[in-house]
Amino acid sequence: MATGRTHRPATRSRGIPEATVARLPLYLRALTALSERSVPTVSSEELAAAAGVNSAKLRKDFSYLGSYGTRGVGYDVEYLVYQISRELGLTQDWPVVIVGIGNLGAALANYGGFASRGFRVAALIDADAGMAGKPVAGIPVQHTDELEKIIQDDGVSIGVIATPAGAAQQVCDRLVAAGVTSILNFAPTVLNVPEGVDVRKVDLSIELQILAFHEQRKAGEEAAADTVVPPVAARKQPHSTDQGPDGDVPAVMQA
Amino acid sequence: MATGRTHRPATRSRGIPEATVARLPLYLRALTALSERSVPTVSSEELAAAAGVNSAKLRKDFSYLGSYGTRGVGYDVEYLVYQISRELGLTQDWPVVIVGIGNLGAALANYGGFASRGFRVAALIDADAGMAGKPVAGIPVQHTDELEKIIQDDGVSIGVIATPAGAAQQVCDRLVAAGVTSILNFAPTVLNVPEGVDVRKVDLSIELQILAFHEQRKAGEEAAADTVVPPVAARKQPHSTDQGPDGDVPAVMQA
DNA sequence: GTGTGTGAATGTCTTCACAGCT
DNA sequence: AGCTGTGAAGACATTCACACAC
Repeated sequence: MATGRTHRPATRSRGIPEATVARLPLYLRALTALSERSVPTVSSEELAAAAGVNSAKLRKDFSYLGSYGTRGVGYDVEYLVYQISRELGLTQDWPVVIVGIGNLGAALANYGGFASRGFRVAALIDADAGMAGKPVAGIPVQHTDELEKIIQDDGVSIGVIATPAGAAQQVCDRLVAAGVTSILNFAPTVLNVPEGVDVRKVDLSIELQILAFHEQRKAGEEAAADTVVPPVAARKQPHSTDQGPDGDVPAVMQA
Repeated sequence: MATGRTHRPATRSRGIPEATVARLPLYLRALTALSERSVPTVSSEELAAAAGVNSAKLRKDFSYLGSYGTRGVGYDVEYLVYQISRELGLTQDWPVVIVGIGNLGAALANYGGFASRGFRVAALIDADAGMAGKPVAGIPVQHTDELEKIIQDDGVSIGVIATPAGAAQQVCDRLVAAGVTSILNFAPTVLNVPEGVDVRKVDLSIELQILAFHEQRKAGEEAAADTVVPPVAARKQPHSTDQGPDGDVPAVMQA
C-alpha cells in the first residue's frame, strides 16, 4: 500500500498501516502530557486510556514501530516520545504557509500546538491587499503575489488552504506549481492535484452531517421498541471508557 | 455494528456502513452543485469524479440506500439529493450550540454551509463575560451561565466545542448533563462521555502530523533508489483523478 | 506475577467483474 | 449498447488470547 513496500519479512519494515499512522499523533500527545508530569513509564493499558483507544490496538500499533516496551513493566515515556516523533518526521521542523487569513486562517495561525510540534508558520497569505502588513498572531500577512517566492525561498512543502471554496482550487494549483507536495484543505471542495501530492481535508459541515445521521438514528430507535433490540443495553463497548476516538483512515496517498 | 442491527436479510436494512455514511455528505455536496446547474441525471462515473471517489465504491454506497438509479441511464439528481438528505437526517433542522467564541468559534459561526444544510446556530456561548451581547455572525454571544437553559429550551442535541483544551472536558460534561448527545470537538483533548453520546473530533495538529509523516516518507524515498522500487512509477492510482479523497472511517459510535 | 509482542481469528471496507435491466 | 446493482475476492483493520520476557 505504501508507495514502495518491499517484500521484506514483516517487522519494522517500511509499511506502517495508515490507521496506525493516524493514531500516532494521539499517542504522542498523551505521552507528552505524561512527560510533562515527569512520569517515567506507562503501561499499554494506561496510555490507551489516555489516548482513548483500547490497549490491544495500541500494542499492535507500537509493534509496527519496533519493540520499544519492556515486558512486565511498560513503555519508557521519554523514549517513546522520541521514537514516535522521529517516525512522524517531527524531529525536523516543517515550514508551513497558511493561505486565506479570515477567521479560520487567524484561528490556525494562533493555534499553539502548531509551533510546539515541529511546525513553523513560514507565512500568512491573503488575497486582500488591505490585509497586507497587518500582523496576525505576530506574523505580518503577505499578499498572494508573494506566494511563489515564499515557498521557494523557505522550501515550504506543506500548505494549508483556508480560503473560501471558490478560490481553493486555484490556490492549490499555485501551491503545487511552486513546489508544495502536502496540502491540508479546509475549503469545502474536492481538490484536484497531480500524482505525488497528498491532500487531507477537514470539513466542518461533513462532520456535522455525520453526527446528524447518528443523532437521527438514536431518535428513531427509541420509537422502535418493536425490534429485537433491548432498549439501550445492546450497544457495544462492554466495559470502560475507550473513547472510541474516531478512527480516521486516511489512505490519502494519491493523485 | 450499528446499535441494534436486526438480522434482516440484507438490502435496505438499517445498517449503512460507517465508511459509507462518511461519504454521503460528499455525494450530497456534488449533487447539490449539479442540481444548481439544473443537470437532471448523472452517471456513477461522473458523480464519482466530482466527489473524488471511484465509481464502484459510489455504486456500492448507494446500493445500501436502495436502488435509486436507472440502468443504462444513471441517477436522477433531485431524487438522490432528497434521498441522501433524508438518510442523513437533514430534512429536519438541527439546532446547534457553539461553545468558545474565539477565532475558531467565530469562523464556525460564520461558516455558510452551516445554515444551508439543516443546521441552525441556536446560540453562541463564551465564558468571557465581556463578550456577552457582542454579535458574531449576527448572533449575540451569551455567557456560559445560560448554557443549560438554552439547551433545554431549544432542544439542542448537537454541541460544538471550540474552547481551549483545558476547558473542553468541563464544557463537555455540562453539555451532556443538559441533554446534548452529539459533540463535535475542536479542542485537542480526548473527551470522556457516557455511553450513548457520540463524539467526533477535528484536530488540526493531528492532520498536519499525518501529512508530515508522508512528506518525510517521500523525501526518504528519493534517496532510497536502492530498493526494488522504480523511482516514482510504482505509485498506485493507475489512471485518472480519483481524489483518493481521504476515507475517514469514523466508527465513532460509542461511549 | 505482570504486561508486552504477536500469530490467528474475526470483522469491515474496497475492488473486481459481470449479470441483468432499460 | 450502456450503466446500475451486487455477489465474490481481496485488502485492510481490529480484537482475541496467550507465549514469553522481565
